[in-house]
Amino acid sequence: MLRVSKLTDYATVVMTCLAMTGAEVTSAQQLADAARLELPTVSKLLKQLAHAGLVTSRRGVNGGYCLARPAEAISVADIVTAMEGPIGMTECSAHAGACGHEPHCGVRVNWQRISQAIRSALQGVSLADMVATPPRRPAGIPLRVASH
Amino acid sequence: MLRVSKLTDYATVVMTCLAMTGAEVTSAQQLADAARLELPTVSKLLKQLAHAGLVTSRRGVNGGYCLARPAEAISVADIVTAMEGPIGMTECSAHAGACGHEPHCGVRVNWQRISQAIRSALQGVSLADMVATPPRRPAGIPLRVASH
DNA sequence: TCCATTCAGGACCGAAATTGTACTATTTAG
DNA sequence: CTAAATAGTACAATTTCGGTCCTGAATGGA
Repeated sequence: MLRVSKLTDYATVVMTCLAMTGAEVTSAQQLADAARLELPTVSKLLKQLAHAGLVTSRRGVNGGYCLARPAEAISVADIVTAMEGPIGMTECSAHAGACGHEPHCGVRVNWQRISQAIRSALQGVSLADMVATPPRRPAGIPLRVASH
Repeated sequence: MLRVSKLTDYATVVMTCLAMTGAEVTSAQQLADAARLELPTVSKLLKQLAHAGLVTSRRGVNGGYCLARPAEAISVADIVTAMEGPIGMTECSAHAGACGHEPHCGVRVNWQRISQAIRSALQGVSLADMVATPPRRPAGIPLRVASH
């Protein structure tokens, strides 16, 4: 179905919550409540996000997480990459030499191009856009693909 | 890693082979040889493609498959949809009501927008583009996302 | 008519990834 | 020193994916 994993989906929700609370640190428990998810799940994905440098953590009492950068500077592509690794539609789009068919594979170049297009689409949406979440928004998020 | 399944990947290769052989019917065995894949695998995905109406089949001696439409009229999106179902990055992008978080989920609308962008990117590449497979192509396949 | 060829439609199994949870260690504020 | 909270790791259950095989139906030729 060509979809991101649930954990990635949850990550966007949690990051959105984090972006909305302002700059103060927020504990995993509070985020779990806000996102209506289980604490262990939220905890798990926050660790991954911290490891990728998208959030910073503070341990100890009154610890928690906050965005490492302004919401405008974090894209959906960043979140997806943090949770799932490099974005590539096929194995050979991300890691060359893993396929064995490459020498006589005419579609490889095109998949790389497609992957790049999708990467661009994901980079074009920032966390700030996600927070805005307009019922209807006139200008729209810049997500149109160039017509041809 | 946000990728299509191997079977989908194989499907694009087989479809490309089919587009290159011209209009005569080609047996699954010939396609398997051309794509360097196992016959059962090729057979399986061709059935799916036939079911989706992308290829037509002829049974019996000298039977085989051929494209149901000109290569220009078949997009990568068609192939992905045939193999994996509707393109949606999250569960709620494809089927509403399956999530339970929808009432208080601010990111849903944005995921739908992102999914649409990816759908467009995949629709922008036809099988004819895949066949062209240029070592380097000046104009390039129309895959740029509108800058903003 | 009979037979070889080739697709149609399932059924099946093993491998791998995903999900969700749990447990222990480490850090920090008071 | 203690309670709060993250870091890191491990694990079982579930689901999906990849690949194979088998039986049935259609087609063309001997």
